[in-house]
Amino acid sequence: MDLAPDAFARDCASRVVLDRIGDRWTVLIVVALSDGALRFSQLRSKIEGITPKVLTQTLRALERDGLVTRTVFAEVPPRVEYELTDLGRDLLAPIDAIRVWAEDHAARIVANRERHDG
Amino acid sequence: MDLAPDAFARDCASRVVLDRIGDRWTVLIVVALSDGALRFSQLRSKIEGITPKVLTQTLRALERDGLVTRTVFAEVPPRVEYELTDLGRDLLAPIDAIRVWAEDHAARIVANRERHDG
DNA sequence: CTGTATCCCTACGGATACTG
DNA sequence: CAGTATCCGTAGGGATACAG
Repeated sequence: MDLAPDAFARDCASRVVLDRIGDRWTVLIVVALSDGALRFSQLRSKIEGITPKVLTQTLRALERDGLVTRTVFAEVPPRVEYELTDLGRDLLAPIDAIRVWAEDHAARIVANRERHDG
Repeated sequence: MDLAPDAFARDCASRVVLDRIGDRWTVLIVVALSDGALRFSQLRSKIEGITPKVLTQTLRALERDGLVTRTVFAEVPPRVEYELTDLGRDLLAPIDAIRVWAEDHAARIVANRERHDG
């Protein structure tokens, strides 16, 4: 597999990425924005079950990492749009890699889990 | 990017995988085992900072998912070896995909983070 | 050697209500 | 509309000590 030594030490680059996409909501938001910018309320309804507080938190984290931009329009009623940056769009590639692998293997994992439990 | 609709709904296959590799220790253990079986104490010293309790917990979860096997040898002193299954070795592929992407992009994320904070 | 048992503690997610 | 403010409960990680 040719993994570099200490490839996954606690503070390495991969941890930065894993800590982000390991988050429960981040991937959902990034995928939701993959077709273009969305407003806060649009994200909220598109991502079922997320509370406004958690949506804000996650969006702030994505903004901080430069994966999402936040644009405020000086209008009444207020309008705020969130959009993936180039870096954010790049993130769709590894996300998709995981999705593909998951679709091929997750069933086996779940089956193992049920056999082990039952 | 051609992502399937609802590709990352909360209970989908990808969540199963992300919940596992998003775990702080799972990836470290899987990578540590990539060169072959290791004993409990070997894992413990190879993975700096992990407590025995958490190591056991994580290994049990990996065993449950069929990613790792646990072999007890009837010896004194006791010897237990952990080894990746075929499925566990398959997991190295998406892990490596993330590692590659991370090495290409994590520096930018960290830089964005520092600029945003500072 | 290979784990358990216990205790602590806090970080995080969710619910709810409220504001500019 | 786009968030904040509060409160809460709990799961989970870490430290430490102990057991088979």
